[in-house]
Amino acid sequence: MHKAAVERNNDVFAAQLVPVGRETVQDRVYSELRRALIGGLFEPSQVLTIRGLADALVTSTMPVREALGRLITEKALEALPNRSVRVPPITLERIDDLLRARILIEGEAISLAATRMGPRGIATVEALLREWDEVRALKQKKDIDREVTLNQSFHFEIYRACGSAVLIPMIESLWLQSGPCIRVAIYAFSEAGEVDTAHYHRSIVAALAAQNAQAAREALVADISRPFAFLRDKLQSRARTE
Amino acid sequence: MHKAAVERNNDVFAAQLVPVGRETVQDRVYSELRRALIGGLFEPSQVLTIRGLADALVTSTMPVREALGRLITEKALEALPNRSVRVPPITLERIDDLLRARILIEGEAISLAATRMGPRGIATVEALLREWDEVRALKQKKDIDREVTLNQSFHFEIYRACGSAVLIPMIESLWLQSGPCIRVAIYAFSEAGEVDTAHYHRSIVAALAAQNAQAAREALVADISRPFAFLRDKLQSRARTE
DNA sequence: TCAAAGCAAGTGTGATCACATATCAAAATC
DNA sequence: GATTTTGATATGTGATCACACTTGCTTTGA
Repeated sequence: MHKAAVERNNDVFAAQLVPVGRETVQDRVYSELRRALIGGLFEPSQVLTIRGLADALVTSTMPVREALGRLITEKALEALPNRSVRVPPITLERIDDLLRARILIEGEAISLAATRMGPRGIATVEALLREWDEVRALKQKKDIDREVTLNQSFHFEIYRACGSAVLIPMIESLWLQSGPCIRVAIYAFSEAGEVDTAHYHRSIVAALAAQNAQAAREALVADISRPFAFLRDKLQSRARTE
Repeated sequence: MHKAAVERNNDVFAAQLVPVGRETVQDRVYSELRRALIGGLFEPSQVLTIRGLADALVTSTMPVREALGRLITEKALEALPNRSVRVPPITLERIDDLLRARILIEGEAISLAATRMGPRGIATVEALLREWDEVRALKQKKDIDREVTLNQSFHFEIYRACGSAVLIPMIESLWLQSGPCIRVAIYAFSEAGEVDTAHYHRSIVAALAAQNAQAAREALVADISRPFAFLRDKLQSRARTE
């Protein structure tokens, strides 16, 4: 490295313990948008503009347009023929389609994980379960964002154990696509008095601890089907009344 | 629309029959790179540079960098910590990983297609089969590119019938990822005197015509497993001799 | 009063520039 | 002679500009 370059910008803040692979603005924007999408912070059918997001994220348009392009290829966003981009709208077909894909792929992932997850992995997800209980214990205010995050950590901690560098990105893409739908479902749960999600998660952990792949898959399918089924009913009844 | 704008660039070539949704340079570059990747025109581990591709495709760096970013999110390319990008290298684990995912997802897709593909769809894929035979009939020169393209058309014509807007992009992503591997396998076939691929394809069509989902799935699995198994053996024997 | 033309603000796309970093070979130092 | 330093070139990243297209509102004319 040039000595001049070192002197010019070797400020202590940038010189962290990561010698290579620094974080670019583009990556930051991409992660930010991903989090927002998975967390359901955007409404379905909401239109996003490059300059608007750039202002909100305090950068130029460059990193935003690249991040949007990437999200479009993942089907997390949708490019309209006008060249404007929006969050994909919810339809009955799309809900069923997404659920089927998630059952197929996440089911396979958890089957693999059931045989490959060691005691350490089990302990980790059990810790997440306890943390969940703590959050729910002080349920004075429903901290939906926190629950969404914990749910995500729980699932991906398991999927990570399947050891597939191909399946996991696909699951991430599926979560990205179902994020906006799920958010709607969660609000619906809040209105309708929700069933205990933790119960399903405990079944999953029990099956994993017993290395019972089939039971783990069935418990997982029940867990991810529930919000979809709820959302499906809601959409159908809305369609009937209109 | 501004009259001035109309006068300035309403040239007859641009004014095609597509009123909206014109093709951008970025889309062209992206498709071009996709084709090259699926066709296996890039070597595994090959490093790609933005400016190099921009020169080759006769544009500026702008469209190329966006296309590369999209391909990286699809795992069709790989971002090194140096921020340079390359075609992912082939490893034994990756081959098995890709094959498992393809069996899972393409198997599901063809199962759905078996019940939903009408006589018209069957006729289309049969036509592709005949075209394939014609190409193979004049086998004086092995037109590998043509065969790769026909193979791709055959498979995706079937998958399209499954009617899933979620599964099909995932399959495209899988093909993108296995493209470079497959190319290696095809060359290996050429060296070793290949088995007749058309035979497997005929089994698939027969099963589809009979609406036998299970048989279709099995025939498909045999079809896509073959090059992977071949490549796997090749890699293993190479590892042993080293 | 209503519809068509015109205009202005907003938006996506592509090109170019500036800069920090990466890479690699030549030169200098031990 | 081996290792380090130094410099030149190449490359990715982010910002900005120019331009074409879209959109919505205003103005104009029947």
